[in-house]
Amino acid sequence: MVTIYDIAKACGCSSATVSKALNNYPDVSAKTREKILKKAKELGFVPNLQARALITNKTWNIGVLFEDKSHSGLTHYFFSQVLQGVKEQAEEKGYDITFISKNLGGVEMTYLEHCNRRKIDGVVIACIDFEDPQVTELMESDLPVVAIDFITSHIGSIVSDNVKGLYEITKYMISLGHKDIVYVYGHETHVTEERIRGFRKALDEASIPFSERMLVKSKYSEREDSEEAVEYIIKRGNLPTAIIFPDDCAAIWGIKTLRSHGIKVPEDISVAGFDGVEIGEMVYPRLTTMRQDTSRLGKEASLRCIQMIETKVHNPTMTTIGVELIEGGTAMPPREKDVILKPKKKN
Amino acid sequence: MVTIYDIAKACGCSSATVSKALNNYPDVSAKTREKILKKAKELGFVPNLQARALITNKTWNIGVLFEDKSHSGLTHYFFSQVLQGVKEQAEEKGYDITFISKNLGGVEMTYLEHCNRRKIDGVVIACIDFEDPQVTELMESDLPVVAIDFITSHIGSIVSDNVKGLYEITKYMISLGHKDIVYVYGHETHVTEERIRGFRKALDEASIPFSERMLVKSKYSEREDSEEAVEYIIKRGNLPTAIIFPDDCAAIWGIKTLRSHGIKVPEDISVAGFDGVEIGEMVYPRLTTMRQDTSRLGKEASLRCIQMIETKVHNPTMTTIGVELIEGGTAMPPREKDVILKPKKKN
DNA sequence: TAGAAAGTCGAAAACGATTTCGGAGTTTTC
DNA sequence: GAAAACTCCGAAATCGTTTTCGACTTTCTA
Repeated sequence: MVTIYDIAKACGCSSATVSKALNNYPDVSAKTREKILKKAKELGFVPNLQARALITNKTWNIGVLFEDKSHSGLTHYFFSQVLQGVKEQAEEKGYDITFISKNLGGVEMTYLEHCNRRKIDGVVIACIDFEDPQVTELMESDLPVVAIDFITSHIGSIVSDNVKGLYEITKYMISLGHKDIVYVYGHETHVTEERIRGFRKALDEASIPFSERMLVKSKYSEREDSEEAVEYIIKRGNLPTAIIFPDDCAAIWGIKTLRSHGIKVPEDISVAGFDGVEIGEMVYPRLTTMRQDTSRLGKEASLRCIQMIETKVHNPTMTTIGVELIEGGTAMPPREKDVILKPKKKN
Repeated sequence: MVTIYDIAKACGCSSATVSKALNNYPDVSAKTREKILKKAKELGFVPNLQARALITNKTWNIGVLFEDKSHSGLTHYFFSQVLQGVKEQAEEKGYDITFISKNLGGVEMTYLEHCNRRKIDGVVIACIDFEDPQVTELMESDLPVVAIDFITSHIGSIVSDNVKGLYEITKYMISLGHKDIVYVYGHETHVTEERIRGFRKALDEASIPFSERMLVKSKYSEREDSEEAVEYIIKRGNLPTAIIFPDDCAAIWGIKTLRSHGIKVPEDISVAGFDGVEIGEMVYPRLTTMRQDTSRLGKEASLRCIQMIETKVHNPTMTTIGVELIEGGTAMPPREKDVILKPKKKN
């Protein structure tokens, strides 16, 4: 491997000058700079980032932290899109990304320790249990940290407009004529709180009384949990006319479960998801859902993290990314349950 | 950040001894070793991998190379599962993974150059255009390289049993009574060749004459291309009774296109995919397909790469991973087209 | 034309580890 | 009781960069 010393020797100058020429320092004459650059290319010089990092204390690496306990991390549709965004933006700015884990080669270590070993410049967190003390440790460290869909006082946050998201989709359901709507919520996190706020806001505006029955707990995005939630809704009787799920996969598994009980979607019951990932488009009929701009979520997080790294100011900030209703085919006006409307026809 | 010098000072010994104690060298007494380890933990020492890498020439980093031009890399269902496998196995062995790209911070560079900058220990390649001269350059370099679903004479290969895959699924279609089967193939790569071999083998065994009409070209995994292929099949007339697609997504988009023309699946035409990703299970009815053990594909690639790194012998090897038929609901016996069977009923 | 200012360059220290080799001290061997 | 063998440790070189600071040239200014 060719080093700056090789170039120095070939050019008859010192390694210091080579380094300066390569890094556009002003105190090297145009002539020598040119000679050095030419020689560097000629010899196929590639700078050694390890050596550079050692002295500059910057690795050009940003860490990505996400839940991988379920072994589904990267295959998690929402996350993989976010990650794609993070990666693209990081690359554009010259950073590589590294996955942060708790265990490396059989050695237990905290997330922070992993970052310190690799001298990660900053971290993007997504889809993770923010209650984990190790995550807290990381967020409270000196590292620049940006979280997606989580808000706290001392790091950057990029969030989807969850209040609006659930508000809009609920309003949409109401506009179709639904009054008996259930929101199946996932982890009890900030996101869930926001969504429930949006849900209730829409109900309030339509003067539909809220009841605890309208909220059903499930876990996030796991097939079995979604199925369980639906089973529960069916078992307790008195079916709602619409169900909103916390994510598209949950909605799809939910629909499958409903159908397996002979309940037709959307004829008997309307369903909506949340996320707007591609799978929603693959099922029939196309899933009604709220699209989150996942790629932008990732890109903004990446960008924000890099800003924090480069400006060295770590003030907490929050960026909200808009959401968009996708009118698919899994929601329609509810059946006229009783003959209430018949008298009207008599007129 | 605390260094080995800090530990040395605190223990009244030299940095050399600290290093040795930390790395289990034999020439340090149990007593001092213990003292050093204790102090290291007490001070919260975390080794600096950059510094270590500089001298040992090993970064504990493996690179992952995949196509990201289409901006769909990480969200590509098949790949994300493979990547998950690569990552898990790498982590278990103490390696981090880094995505290799052609462009970093607006600076064009070859894949190999990216690897050299980061001093990547080895590379796993998947889902990529193996014709790319940059990929060739990488494969011909001194780096340990393992490819998934590609075979060449000088690197490690992990491949699914594609011959068997298409053989089995074709045989299955034949066993249902299909004779007029189309295989929609993707990129003309090694994988495609193998699959076509399997396809023809099944036909031969059943004495079904092969015709060029049975092969229809499409691109790999892009929605529009799959739709186009189906449109073509419809337009040219004389529909086959079964279509096998090169991957599950293509199959799902294909089914959507067929249905949009009023063709029922599986009643009018049977369909099968390939890959066995989760989406196949989400659609109705469940997609008939061949499951590839994606996670294992990734894990084996990772493991093989690490072996090459650690043993320093880069002999080309090939590992084949089995596939498994999933009988879904998108394939059934073909309609009895004409009244050929009626005479039988007379009996 | 002398002195100041600007422009170039290089020696050397630093970053944080690993590893070689030899020396000092201790124990074993004959 | 001396030589040989073994234990334990540290000085110093090394990996490939960056960066400071002083020195030397050249150009500018009055």
